Amino acid sequence: MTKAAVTQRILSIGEVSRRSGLPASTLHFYESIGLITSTRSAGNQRRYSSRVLRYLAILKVAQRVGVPLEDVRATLGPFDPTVKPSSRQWKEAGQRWRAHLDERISQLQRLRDELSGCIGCGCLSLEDCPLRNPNDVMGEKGPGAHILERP
Amino acid sequence: MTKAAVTQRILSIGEVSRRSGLPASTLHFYESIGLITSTRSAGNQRRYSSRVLRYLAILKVAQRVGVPLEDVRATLGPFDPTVKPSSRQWKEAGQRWRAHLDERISQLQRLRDELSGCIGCGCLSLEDCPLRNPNDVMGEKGPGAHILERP
DNA sequence: TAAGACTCTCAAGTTCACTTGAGGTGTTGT
DNA sequence: ACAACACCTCAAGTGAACTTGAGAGTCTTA
Repeated sequence: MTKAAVTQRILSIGEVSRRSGLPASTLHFYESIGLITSTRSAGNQRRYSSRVLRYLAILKVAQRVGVPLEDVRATLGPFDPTVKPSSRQWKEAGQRWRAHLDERISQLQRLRDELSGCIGCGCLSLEDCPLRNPNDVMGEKGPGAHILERP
Repeated sequence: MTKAAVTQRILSIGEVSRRSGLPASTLHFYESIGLITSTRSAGNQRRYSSRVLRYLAILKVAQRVGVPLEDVRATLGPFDPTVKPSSRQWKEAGQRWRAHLDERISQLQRLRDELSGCIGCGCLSLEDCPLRNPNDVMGEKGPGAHILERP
């Protein structure tokens, strides 16, 4: 058996579903929005290159990073079974996503610190929290109650 | 001027909107799902206790932590301008959200590490990545392409 | 060759968190 | 008093990411 015969195994939607962990309906959906492609059997059933599994894995990474599908398509282009994403392309995407991720992580860490401080002093429930400009003192104008809010 | 007169200032929806940074339509929406409440002026316009600003601030924190509105309501109860959340209640919510936050942060960190490794080796684009069980070697059965997938 | 498993196409439904719009009323400043 | 602006309700729309269902056709395997 040739290498190609194995690396390029042809998969039914059920197999892709099982191996990717995504329901067939999701694969239909992804195809409908042009994210993945398939060829068809004589009887019009979808046939996938096994390469799609890698693509779906990348997709899942992106989603966990919070990257919307639209951005994935913009970054990687729609899946094409005949073209494997270039190393450069993947590196770029990965780096962008990583930046995205770093940003999110530090946002959340900032938030956690603020939250911890506030749990400590109960500032959100007490009128006289030292970390707040309590409303009684707040001016009549300008936005208030924003202490925890910078995104 | 009494203290109550200041801490319990009555606000129009426009003021709440300006000071909370949320559009009036969102305040309508929050009210429609029972998350906040208001009294009405003689002419049926909403009048808010300034306390609502704090509640909305908590809400925003929760959202940034990824807590859905439904859970906020479940945790804090719907906003009641006559009752301020008890210190204990806020502490509990805060702790729960903090745990949630910690969990998410470490998830994302794990993901970042995986991603970094993969960017380094280009494993998602190369057939022979040392971090993957490449498909050519993978068995015929069992899910594949899951290396990066544990949530 | 036939039962049973698998897959197909549409269309419509779901959840979350809002936003938009139309048509009408209330409030405030001069 | 009246313009200008703020608000009201209710219905429908948005968008992301899917899921569900009906009804029909395809593939596999004993």
